[in-house]
Amino acid sequence: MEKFYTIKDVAERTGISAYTIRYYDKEGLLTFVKRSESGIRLFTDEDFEPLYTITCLKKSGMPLKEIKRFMELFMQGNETIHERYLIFKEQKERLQKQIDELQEMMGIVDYKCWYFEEAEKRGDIDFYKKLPREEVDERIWEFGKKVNDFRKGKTDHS
Amino acid sequence: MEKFYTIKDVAERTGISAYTIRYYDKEGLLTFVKRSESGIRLFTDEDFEPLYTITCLKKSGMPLKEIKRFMELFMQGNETIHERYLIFKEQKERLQKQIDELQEMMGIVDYKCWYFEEAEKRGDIDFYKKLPREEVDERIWEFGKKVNDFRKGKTDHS
DNA sequence: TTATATCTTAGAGTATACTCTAAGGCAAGA
DNA sequence: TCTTGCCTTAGAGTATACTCTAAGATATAA
Repeated sequence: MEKFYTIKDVAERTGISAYTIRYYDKEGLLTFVKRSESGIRLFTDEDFEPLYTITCLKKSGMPLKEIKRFMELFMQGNETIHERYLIFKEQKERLQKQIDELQEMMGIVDYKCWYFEEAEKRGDIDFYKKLPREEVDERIWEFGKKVNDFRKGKTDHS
Repeated sequence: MEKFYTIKDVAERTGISAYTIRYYDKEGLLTFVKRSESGIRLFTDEDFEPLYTITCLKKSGMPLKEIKRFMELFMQGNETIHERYLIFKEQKERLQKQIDELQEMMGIVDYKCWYFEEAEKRGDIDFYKKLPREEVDERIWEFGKKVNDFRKGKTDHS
């Protein structure tokens, strides 16, 4: 005898609200979910794998439309293995680009933290402008260079 | 004599559309921009630094409302150095969390790529179910464990 | 002077992803 | 039987961040 989970059970376990689960279903992401005679969603243990895959794809920044496409292929079985592979391969590349960008931003935010600490110590936001050139920290020149590249349109807006 | 840039110049150089620049201005992010007598925005070379900071904060995932708050403090000068430092320090932590999560997703997407390659070779999406227990790759058990934790509600939904 | 180009504003429209409400069905316990 | 509490649906509302349109002002070149 198979065990079924209600939408509320699934919501509690997964942290996805019941509203959101219904919304995903409406959008065609949950085609694998069975229904009772009276139309109630009957989630099984096996359903947690595609649900987990959906949350992972979402966390990796994939829009719902593309996740829907993936779930359609998932329902079609063995013939779609290659296409599903390509989806993950592409997602891997997009994810890497996202990570690279966030890491670059981390560098800048980290610099800003240092800069404001210095400015606070000296009580002046423009402290470096009053220092002799050779006493100005390297990081300030580097940031200035980035701003300059941005001003000149050298920054990549792809 | 000071050189001024029009909104169009700035749009071309920074990759931010003129529409978006006006929108940011309307939202109170560009309080530092001067205007001509007839109301035309006159961007200067110095304006590119806060503009660059805005794009960095945006890329690091900060909502416009908070960027607005930061720009208000920026306009107030030296008294707000400490508060601005705190904003960057907090943003640094949020950014790290984001990077960590994306890196975790990278692990899963990478696993999925491997899995679909295997499934394609064998022409069966459920290939591992037909293998003897000791021949099933370690990564498949690991993924199964994650799905199981997700099903049991052990996954962190913070 | 007139045409073209660029600027301005307010405000409407779009996309994404929820988030909730309203109206109603169904099943189990008091 | 009736109330409670779950489920269903369609559809409206929200938040964020643009994106664009329309109407009109201003500046420059022919």
